[in-house]
Formats: sequence, structure tokens, C-alpha cells
Amino acid sequence: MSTAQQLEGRHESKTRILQAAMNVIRAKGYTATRIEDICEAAGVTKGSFFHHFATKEELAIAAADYWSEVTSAFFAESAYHHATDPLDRLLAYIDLRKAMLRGELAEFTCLAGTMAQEVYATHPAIRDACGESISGHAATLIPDIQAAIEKHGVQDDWSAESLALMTQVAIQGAFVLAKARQNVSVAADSLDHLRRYIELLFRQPQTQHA
Amino acid sequence: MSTAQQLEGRHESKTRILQAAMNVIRAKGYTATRIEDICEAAGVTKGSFFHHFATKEELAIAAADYWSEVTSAFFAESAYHHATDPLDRLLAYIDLRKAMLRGELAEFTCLAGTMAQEVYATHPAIRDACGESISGHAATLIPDIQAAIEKHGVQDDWSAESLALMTQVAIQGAFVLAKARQNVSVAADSLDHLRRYIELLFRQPQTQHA
DNA sequence: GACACCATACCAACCGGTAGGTATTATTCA
DNA sequence: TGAATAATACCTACCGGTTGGTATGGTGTC
Repeated sequence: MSTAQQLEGRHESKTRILQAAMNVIRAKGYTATRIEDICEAAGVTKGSFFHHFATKEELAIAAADYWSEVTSAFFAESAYHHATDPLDRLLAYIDLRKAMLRGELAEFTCLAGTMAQEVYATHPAIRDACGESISGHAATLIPDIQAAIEKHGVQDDWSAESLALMTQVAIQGAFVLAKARQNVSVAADSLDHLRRYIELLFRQPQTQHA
Repeated sequence: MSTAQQLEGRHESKTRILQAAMNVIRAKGYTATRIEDICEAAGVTKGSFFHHFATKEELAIAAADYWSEVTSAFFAESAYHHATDPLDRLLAYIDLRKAMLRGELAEFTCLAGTMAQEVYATHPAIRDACGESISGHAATLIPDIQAAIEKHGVQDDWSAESLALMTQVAIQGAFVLAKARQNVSVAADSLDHLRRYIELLFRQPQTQHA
């Protein structure tokens, strides 16, 4: 048996639990999700669950970390990095986020944002794992934004980091309104606004180009 | 006894329950909030609670409606309507939202957004009440945006409604990131970005003024 | 005396977590 | 090599605190 298979085989049910947690919690929220809901979705027993995770909170933290891994792997291998111009890469990221708005809400919305909003005051450890997930993802955009600032000679009182965070604010807010209104189009429209903002920031005529 | 006093007196404990629900749910989330938590915060007994509300879900809907009343009254009497220019009124609204980012997170974040994100798939009636609250508030911005579009002669492929919703997307997303990062400054920065976007939209030189 | 309003005592279901066992695989060492 | 030992990965049955909701009774007011 190879090491890869060993790892896969050894933790197969643990991974299934994490995937199930990811899906069920996004649909029902953290508190309303019962451990047995997750076991049922994962096809494992409660005994198996508590073999891998000591408490429900520990699962939530592991799920947030798993979410970070899954999403960073997904975005790392996506094609939006291919453009030569950094601004084009940033805009392609937003296009990708817009293209991802398909299927059920629970399938494309963000586990970290959902859990953080629910438990920020009651479960600091979960909140921190979620905050790290969102902040870490935002940080992947900073180099492109910084390069775009330099290439386009934009000088203003906002930082590359704050614009990276603004993209996540727009995405998270779009999810909230899509859920509240039970309608995805508001999310798509908001990403259009975000894209327009970034184009205006970098292409406004009054800024001198390098 | 006047009608106003009658209403106040008759439903004093009911109002206290609604206010307590507003505060406790924003801090702990809907599911994790126990009815007795609300009773304790409101200084009433469980018997009183179930005299006024048949179920926990009914309370949540009433709380969302109460939230709509409280917030619309607050914004209706605020000073940002006073500017003569519609764009200035819109910008003053955003300045007000930024100025409101003070104190504890649970004190200034949005009950409707918090609850909607948590129960959108499990409690449709609560979700609809929350959606109505957010959409209704957004709608109050549409006349000023429409007037600004006409006054400034801006013509583009976005509607006044979609920009009104984008303001709420930015606000809700700012709350999510502030909670996740346990840091309000990201919310303030995001409202700065939103303000800058709106200024760029209406003041970009290529659009001809009326 | 009817009704709104509120208090206390209580219940039954739910659910996170535990107890205690078995099957399987890895490791040790004579 | 292979038996002994140990660790991993589960499984079933169950416990006990929590919690939404109820039953019932009391009190002031029109």
C-alpha cells in the first residue's frame, strides 16, 4: 500500500465527515446542525464521529481549516492567474466569482462567512479559524492589486490590502442578500458593481499612467 | 389614559421582549438563543413570553418586523435627508452608516442580516421577514439615487435599485468581516470604498452633466 | 365575571457526549 | 516468521442536561 493510499484510506471517513459538515452547516447553520445530521450525510456512525473529533466545536474548527484548504487549492489552480496584466487578473477573479454563482445557495456560499456571523461572540476559536480563512483568501489578491497600482500609477488613500478586503466584503454581503431575498441575481449585480468600481479606480483619466 | 399610553402600557413587556430578542439574537444567533435568555434580558417570565408569542419562530418574525420599524424610524428622522443635492444625501447616508460603527458589534450590526444568513434554508417565514426588512430599507435610497442619476446625467447599465442594493451588500459584508476578524476598521474602510465608488460613478468626467 | 396579563411547576423530546465493546491494522521482539 | 502486543478505527446502547412548549392558577381592570 502506497503512502498516498494509506493516508486516503486511513482518513477516508474523517474526510467524509468534514465534507458533510461543510455542506450541512452551510445549509442549516452551525448551531442548528446536529452531529447526527453530519453523520447521516457522511454515512458514518456517531461513534466514528467522536473517534475523530472530541467535540462539536473541534469539528467546526477542523471544518473551517478544511474549507481553507479546499478553497485555496481551487483558486490556486484556476485560470484567472494566466492574464499578463495584473488588473486583468484581478478582474478575472471577480468574473470567476460571478461565474461560481450557480446551483443551490448552500453549494456556493462561504462556510467561513456563515459560521463567523453566527458564532463570532460565542465561539472565539471557531470565529478565529473563519477569520483566518477569509483573511488568508483576501491576501492572495494583494500582490496583483499592488502590481496594478504600480503599473497604472494609481495613488490614493487606500491600500492594496483594503481593496482586497473590499472584494471579500462585497462577496460576503452578496451572499447575505442572496439568502435573505432568496434570489441570486442581487449577488451577480453586486459583483458587477464591484468590477465597475475596480475599473473606475484604475482607469479614471485623472490618474497619470506610468 | 391616552391611546399612546394605552399602547405603551399594554404592550410594555412585549416591547421589552422584542428589544431583548433584538440584542441577544444579534450576539448569539437565532438558534443558540434560548427563550429563557430573552426572558432574562427582558426581565419577564416564561409565562409572559408565551402569553405574547406562541412559538420561538413567531418571536423571530416579530423581532424582524420590530427591527424594520425601529430602523426605519431612526433613518427617517436622521439628518442626512437635509442636503439639497440628491448625491449629497446618498453620500451623507454612507457617512452616517460609517459613524454608526461604534460600541460593541452586537449593538450596531444588523438583526435581519444575521438571522437571514442563519435560517434562510430552514425557516422561510423568518427569512422572508428579514429579506423584507433589508429590501425595504434599500428601497428608501432609490429616490435619491434616481434623482442623482437624472441630475448628473449618468447613463449606464445599472439601475437605481441595484445600486441601492449594493450599498446594503457592502454594509452586510462589512459586518461579516468585522465579526470574523473581530475588528471594526475593515468595515469603516469598506464604507470608504463604497463612498469612493459612488463618487466615481457620478463624477466621472466622461459622463455629460445635465 | 370576563379578559388580559403574568407567574410557577412541569413535561417530553432532543442532542451532545460517554461507556464499553469489537474488528482491523501496525509494531515489537523472541 | 509469527506470535504477542498495541494502537487505530470504528460500532451500539445509553445517559443526563437542556429547552421549547404546556398546564394551571393567580391578580388587576373594565
